[in-house]
Amino acid sequence: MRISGAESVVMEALWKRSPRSAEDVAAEVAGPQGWTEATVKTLINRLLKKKAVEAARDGRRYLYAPRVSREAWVAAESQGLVDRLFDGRVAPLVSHFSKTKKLSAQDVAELKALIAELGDDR
Amino acid sequence: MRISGAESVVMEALWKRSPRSAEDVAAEVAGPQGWTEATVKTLINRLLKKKAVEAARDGRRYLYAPRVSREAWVAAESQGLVDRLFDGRVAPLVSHFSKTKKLSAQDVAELKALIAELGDDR
DNA sequence: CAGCATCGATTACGCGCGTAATCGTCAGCC
DNA sequence: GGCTGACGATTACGCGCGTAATCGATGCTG
Repeated sequence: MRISGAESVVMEALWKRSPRSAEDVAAEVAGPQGWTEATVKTLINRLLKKKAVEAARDGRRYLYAPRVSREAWVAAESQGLVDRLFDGRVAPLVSHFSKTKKLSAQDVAELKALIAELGDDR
Repeated sequence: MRISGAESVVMEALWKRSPRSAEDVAAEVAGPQGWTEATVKTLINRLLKKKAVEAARDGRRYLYAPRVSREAWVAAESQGLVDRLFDGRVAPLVSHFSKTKKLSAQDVAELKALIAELGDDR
């Protein structure tokens, strides 16, 4: 099941720290997003239905935690984009960013290091 | 206005060749997608409404062409993903792919070349 | 023990999307 | 010139999403 845009905001909060109560999550995300606490509750429930988060009773309330790792989610999303836009190959994506000047100096440095490593261990 | 998933399939066809008739586009995409020609017509009309394509009368019919460049679209989509998933930085994205072994030998070679260039001209 | 406050669950509603059938119009053929 | 067929335009409809109010259960408190 797919995690929608609004839902992913809630997931990010849970990935940062979990398990957490709904109130706690709402306190973190509602304000910045301009949501009410009710909206956050709805999102959490949809994520439960999608099995993307799990709930553990804690006395009166529930504490929520991700069932999907951020790694897995990021992998799926990234792969999807690369497949749809760049025919599944990563280099053209980077090339695209380099052409449009969207690579920071830090990016370039990190990429250099990365590529060096790649040259090494394979 | 955002281009949806199904709509982007139509756009890809138009980016490949344009201007083209609706029938022509449908001939290319309907089959593989399992769509009827009617569906393709609807998608074209939505893209017209969104100003993502333009139509020029050709006698009895219209010929359609993109108004949005594939470059611009790809840029927006890629930037969106990098912002949402990698805090706007490209290196972590590549790092992610390298960790999950999703870099082909060709990717690595191309990345090396790219990075070399980057080292050069800036 | 009865109310009240607090949570999660249920219900709501408009909008875009995926998918398509139907309608209306216009051009060409008999 | 009326009919038929080919187009584009309009309408349809269920589903997920964004956004939220309301309901119902449950535990605290006086």
